[in-house]
Amino acid sequence: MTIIASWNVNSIRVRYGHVENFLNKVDPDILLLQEIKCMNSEFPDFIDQSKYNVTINGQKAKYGVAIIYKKEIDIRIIQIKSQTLESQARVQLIYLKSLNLNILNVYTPNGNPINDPDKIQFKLKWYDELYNLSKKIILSKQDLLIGGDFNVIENIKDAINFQEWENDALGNLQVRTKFRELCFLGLTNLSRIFFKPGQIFSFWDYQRACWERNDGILIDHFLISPKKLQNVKRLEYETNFRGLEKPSDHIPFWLKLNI
Amino acid sequence: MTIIASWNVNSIRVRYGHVENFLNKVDPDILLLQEIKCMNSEFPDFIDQSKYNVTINGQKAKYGVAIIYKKEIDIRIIQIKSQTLESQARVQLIYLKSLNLNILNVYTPNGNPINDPDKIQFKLKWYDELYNLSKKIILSKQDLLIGGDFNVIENIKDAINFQEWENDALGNLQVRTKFRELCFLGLTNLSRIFFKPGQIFSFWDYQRACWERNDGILIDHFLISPKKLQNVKRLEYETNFRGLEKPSDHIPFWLKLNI
DNA sequence: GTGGATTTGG
DNA sequence: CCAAATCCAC
Repeated sequence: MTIIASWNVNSIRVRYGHVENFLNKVDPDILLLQEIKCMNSEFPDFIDQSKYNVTINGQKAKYGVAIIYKKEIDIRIIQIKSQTLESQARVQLIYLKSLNLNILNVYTPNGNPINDPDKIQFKLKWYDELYNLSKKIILSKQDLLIGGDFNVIENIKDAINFQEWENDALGNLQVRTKFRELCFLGLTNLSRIFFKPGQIFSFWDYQRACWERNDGILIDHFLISPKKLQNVKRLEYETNFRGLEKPSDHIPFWLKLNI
Repeated sequence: MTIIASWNVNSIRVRYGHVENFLNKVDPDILLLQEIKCMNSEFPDFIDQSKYNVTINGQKAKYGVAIIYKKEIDIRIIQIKSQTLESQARVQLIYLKSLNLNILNVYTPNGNPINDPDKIQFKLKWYDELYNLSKKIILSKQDLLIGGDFNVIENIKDAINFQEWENDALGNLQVRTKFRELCFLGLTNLSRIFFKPGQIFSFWDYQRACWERNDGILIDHFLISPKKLQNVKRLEYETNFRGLEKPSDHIPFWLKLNI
């Protein structure tokens, strides 16, 4: 049994206590973190060293991803050779020997404001590069799990009122198409298997009392390749974490594999 | 018996917990606060309303003074008619009916950087106006206590190494002379009665590990008029408060009157 | 609304 | 070093 989790924490320095609680509660084997918002050297020292290791791709102030994984897991960090994907600290690729599985931890560019052509162009280009990288892995007959914050509202039901997002970089049709193209490589979006449309959200904006009004969106996902899909026995979104003191605007979520 | 205390808290919104602890420990009848750093409307609601009242002279972000006093004390707030003293929220004058005593709560301008003529000139002018106000009270045969942060190192022994302060607005000779002229109105500096030179400090800079190296200065005082001097039985500086978590850079201090 | 960087004041 | 403001991104 293996539990793999993901969480956009919106600053690990502010949220490490919540992450500690999540680790204790869910006991994941692997936790993908996004938006750690710090440099590698600033990553707080909260992890139980006897239990977990961590690999960090951080940068100053913005973005930043990290993977916390149990000590007994043998991982290989794979270098990503893409100017676009490496220009900001938004991706990590690891290979798990024990599961024979590649895992991509992603924090997709937001792309707003939509009227800034640089922003949306970078997002589209970034999705293209993620597509190319994923394609290469899949064509080489390897298994792949992509987890993280995709900053896209793929399905109309992934928002209370989708019309409000049509003119936003998260609901933009070009972006949604890029995400769908990524899935069409043969990756299954697990939220589509385990929940019915509109059943869950993963993000509630801090503004406009979105949490109190349950005005959320679903933008955090796991995408998995066919051979491993059959091993997925469970998927949970931990909605409670949005109601904590000083919460992240995203909630953690996790899957369980029977391997 | 009456206890009157004073404390430059360096933000009441950050320090109200410490102030609460101080009130519980010392149980003063009156507490003069300086550098509350907020508007009246932002003053936190931490005071036990059944025990204390508060009068606030605040402003946005900088300076600001307040007086917390026991409910049974009858005070009159006296309007200060001085352009200079009222241009920034640095002074409060109250009259205590029960003790027949005027109390001035002061947060003197810092005056640095010393090479900015506006800053030091304002400080000197401000001291002149404080002198005039105090003189008026004293000449009218009323008793006066001035308490607070005078931002002056009057005595060479009030710093570990006074030479380091000679070129600073706190050790500047003109400023020291202004403070001495204020005392020469007939006010006794209680720290000179209860402690020997160099025995106590009231401020340790956050910078350069001043607290850890005990590199402090004495700049917070009570000045009292002759008739009330005979009633002062005790003076204490609460040095421990500098060692708390998230301390103010100043410590609280208090006097005890046998009336 | 929240977090980070930067600037200003001390 | 610390606190507040302003600005920026999301």
